Amino acid sequence: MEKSRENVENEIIEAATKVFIAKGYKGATMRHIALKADINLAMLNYYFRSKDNLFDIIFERAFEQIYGRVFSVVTRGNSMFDNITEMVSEFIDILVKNPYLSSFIFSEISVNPERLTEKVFAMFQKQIDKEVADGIIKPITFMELFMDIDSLCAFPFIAQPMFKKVFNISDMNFGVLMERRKTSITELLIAGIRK
Amino acid sequence: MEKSRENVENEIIEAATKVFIAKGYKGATMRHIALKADINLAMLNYYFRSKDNLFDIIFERAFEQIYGRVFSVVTRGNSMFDNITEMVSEFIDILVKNPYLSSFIFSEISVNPERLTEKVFAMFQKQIDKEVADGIIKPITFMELFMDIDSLCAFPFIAQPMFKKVFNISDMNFGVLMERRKTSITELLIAGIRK
DNA sequence: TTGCAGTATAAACAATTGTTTAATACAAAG
DNA sequence: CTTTGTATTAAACAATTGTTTATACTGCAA
Repeated sequence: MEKSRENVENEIIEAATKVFIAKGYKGATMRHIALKADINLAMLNYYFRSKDNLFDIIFERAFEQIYGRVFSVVTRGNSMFDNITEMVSEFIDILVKNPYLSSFIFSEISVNPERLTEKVFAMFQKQIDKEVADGIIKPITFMELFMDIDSLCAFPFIAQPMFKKVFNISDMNFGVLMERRKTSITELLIAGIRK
Repeated sequence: MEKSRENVENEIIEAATKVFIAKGYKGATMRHIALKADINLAMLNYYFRSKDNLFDIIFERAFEQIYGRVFSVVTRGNSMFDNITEMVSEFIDILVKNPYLSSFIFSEISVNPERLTEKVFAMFQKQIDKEVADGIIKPITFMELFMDIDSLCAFPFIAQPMFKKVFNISDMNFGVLMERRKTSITELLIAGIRK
């Protein structure tokens, strides 16, 4: 029965994604995932062999969900201004929809750097090489620009719980705040380049 | 013997800090900490009652190590330019010396937001209230500025393993890179304000 | 129907976890 | 020396963990 198998696998991945992102690799338990997926514990190993293997799949997806998209924008627009504007917008859109993605990714990388597989970071290299080879941008400039964009877009979500508490922001308002911040971040970046 | 007791406590804290920062709360084990402190396992509970309690102490120290200092700078200089320059410099100095502090703090907060105790964030409130009451700065402006500074200074360290791999940076060079980045970050922030 | 392969379940397993206990060492005070 | 309170130890404890096993169910082909 092909259909039911696929359903089970999807339900496991869906549940595992939620639990892993909320609790981290060490904090998540197979029993918690099984419960959330409404499935027998042994099925997790039956379909995905091991916790580690299951996690790798979820981690890779999470990583791709952010960095797989953001860079596809780089050369889409006409001016540098357009490109940056679109990149920031896309970046924040993704994170508003998945507010804990960044935190999850960097927490896990920090505790276990080996998660950064070749396959995962090949995603970057391809894009960087393309930009640089085309002479569009210098390597160092690209790194600096990327650091700035990534910092300004992703960090507020990583420090989200702190900002919420310190500045008394509700869950709902945080999304609005970041939406509004798209323009201020873009302006900041442009002003920096023009310098 | 008063002196020896204090020594043991310090050695435990020192070891626990290293292990917790490297592995996170869930990833760290009492046996690992005991081994690193070269001390009997039971001593950990004897001196610090529980893993949770020991962690709280280390976490609070880590938090204070960053945010306890950074804000003391805000009104030290003469111009806004001076203040920002000093804040960025201080911020990055701390993180160059303790490259994994930010990652540790925000990972743990994200998985367990209750770690943000009243005491911990009172640190902020006091400073913010002071600035705002003095009419030096508007609340919203302060938040935006703080987000920018914190993002640009802290995030590169959080994403450190990724940046190192993607841009082929050695351990040593990363410190140099961030040192050099002090000026570009400051310039970016100033350019944004002048807009 | 029978047999078979894939799927599902409950139970068990061994390892690791934080914590406690019972016994001992030791130094200072009486 | 004896007593007393603190410090230290090795061992045990109970709970939780990822994983496996032995068994049963299910739907389809022969």
